[in-house]
Amino acid sequence: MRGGRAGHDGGAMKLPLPLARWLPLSQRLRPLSQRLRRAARAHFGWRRLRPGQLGPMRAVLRGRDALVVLPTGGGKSAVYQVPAMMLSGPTVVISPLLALQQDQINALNDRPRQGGGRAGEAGAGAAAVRVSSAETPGQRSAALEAVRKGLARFLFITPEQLTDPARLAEVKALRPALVAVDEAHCISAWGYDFRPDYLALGHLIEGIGRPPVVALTATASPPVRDDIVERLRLRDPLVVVSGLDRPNLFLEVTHCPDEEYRWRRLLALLRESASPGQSRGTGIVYVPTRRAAEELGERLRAAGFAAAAYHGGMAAGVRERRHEDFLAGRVPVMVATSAFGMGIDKPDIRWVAHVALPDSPDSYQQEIGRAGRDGAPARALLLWRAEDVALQRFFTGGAPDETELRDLAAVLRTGALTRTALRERTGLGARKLGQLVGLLEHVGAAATVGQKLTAPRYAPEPVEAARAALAEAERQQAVQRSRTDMMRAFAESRSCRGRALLAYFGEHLAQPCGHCDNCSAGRTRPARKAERGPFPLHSTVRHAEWGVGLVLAYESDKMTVLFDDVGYKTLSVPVVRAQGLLVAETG
DNA sequence: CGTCTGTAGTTTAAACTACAGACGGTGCGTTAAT
Repeated sequence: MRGGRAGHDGGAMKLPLPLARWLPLSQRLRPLSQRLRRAARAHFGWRRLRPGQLGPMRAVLRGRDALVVLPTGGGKSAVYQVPAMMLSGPTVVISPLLALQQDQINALNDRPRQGGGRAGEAGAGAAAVRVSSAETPGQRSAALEAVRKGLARFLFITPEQLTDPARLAEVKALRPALVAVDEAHCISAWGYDFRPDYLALGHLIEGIGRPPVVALTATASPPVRDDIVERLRLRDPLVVVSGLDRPNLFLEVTHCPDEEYRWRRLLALLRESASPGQSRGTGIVYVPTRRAAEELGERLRAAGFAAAAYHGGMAAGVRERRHEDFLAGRVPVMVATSAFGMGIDKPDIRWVAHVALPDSPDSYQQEIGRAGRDGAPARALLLWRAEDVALQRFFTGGAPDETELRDLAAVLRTGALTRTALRERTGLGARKLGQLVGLLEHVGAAATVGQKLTAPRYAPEPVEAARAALAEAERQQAVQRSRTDMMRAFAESRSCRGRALLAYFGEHLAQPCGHCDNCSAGRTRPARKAERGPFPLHSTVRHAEWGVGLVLAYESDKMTVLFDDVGYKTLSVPVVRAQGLLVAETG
């Protein structure tokens, strides 16, 4: 990580005592935890804070960055909201979806005033505003003005907004005291090809004055965490991972030889959940395509279920209405693509079914995590076919064109150009250009200067840049393919699924989870000493061909290693021992 | 990479096979036409 914490504390030329700005003097006399609990109660009515919340709250108040992995419903928002109430400057919340922002803004603004809000407590309560394409220019100015005057404490914004230099300067002028990056896994999931501005977030946050940053997500495997830390340029962040195991969530997997079998298994699940006492069986069916969402929704309605479809191709108004119908319980069964997810704030979802193989355990954990947030029993049923893998292979995409990379690298060396100008010069589409630029940035052949792109002074020659960028793209795709491989391995596993899922996230469960089909069938048993294998968990090893990797798990006679260059690999422990495939990497 | 759809070509003429080509997820923002 660049510069350690020096940039933050050392950048104190203008602010000899940074803490003094973030914490009014009167608040610095009591222990932090006590003041945090007091603020949580006074402003939000929350009676207690969990360790997974308190630790990062204390960190950000002391000026340290934090990365928080907490399950949906685990009180992630509190991690930035409570400290925000104690800081003397506003908090900028970077959040990916406008609908999600609106929900959070409403929640903050509708909140009944707690504790009377004593005068002199750094302005008004927790009012939140936002700046986005949904506001008129007048509304945007008014929102910024409200923050400037201290009438609003939270400013919600997207990464895309911050790429406008004028907007960036306006936000910087507000002198934010904290930046919260919500749904931070989007950096990794979307940054590379879908919403490239996510990759520039570290740079953009520096542009608004670089206060402490807290990144929040419900799921983050080790490479995703690394991505978040690197891309946000977090400095020695406190990393807190908790609650990945969900004991009230029963994990089941069924291999389906054909579509008809899959349909019958889904019907069986719906009939069981619709039985009395099952909260009318509210659930989500995840499908891989928009068309499947429409067709399966229709088929379920024909079979007598109150089902609706949801996907990204529907009109915004329809999506909004269906979302509300689901939250209100008017539509108990939602058949959806991955578009239906973030921001579903419904505690009593009783089941999540996958009529597909998700692209990764990351997505799977995120999607099943929406069930059973109330703590009552819930089911996660994966109905998969080997044919499902093909679609994920397609979504992973192919290798970029080396010639296009080389030509783009050459154009960048001619001077600074806007993206629009680059598209005209190269004939590339916006998405493809963003993808190629991202790769060239990664290999040092492109850099952002203001709103323009150019080649840095010591950029590699175009031929070399294209070669390196292509290698990086292939590395990313290999990692993504390996995630799909791990998802399939999870589906085919005959041992404890809870343990397998946690191991993927780098967590070790000593006992079988006790809440999966394999545990119920008595197929799992506690890990034996022998399974600990030749290298300690989370130690670094080297493979002659695959390079450096992290030991994630031992399971019966297999071990899982996460390699930087090729992603997740499962190896046979006896073979590793006999042939010396791995050596411990020191330093 | 697999599935679906349309079309051409076959063969006891209304249905069959073979094959080519399209399609497949996630959302910010902006803009032009009503």
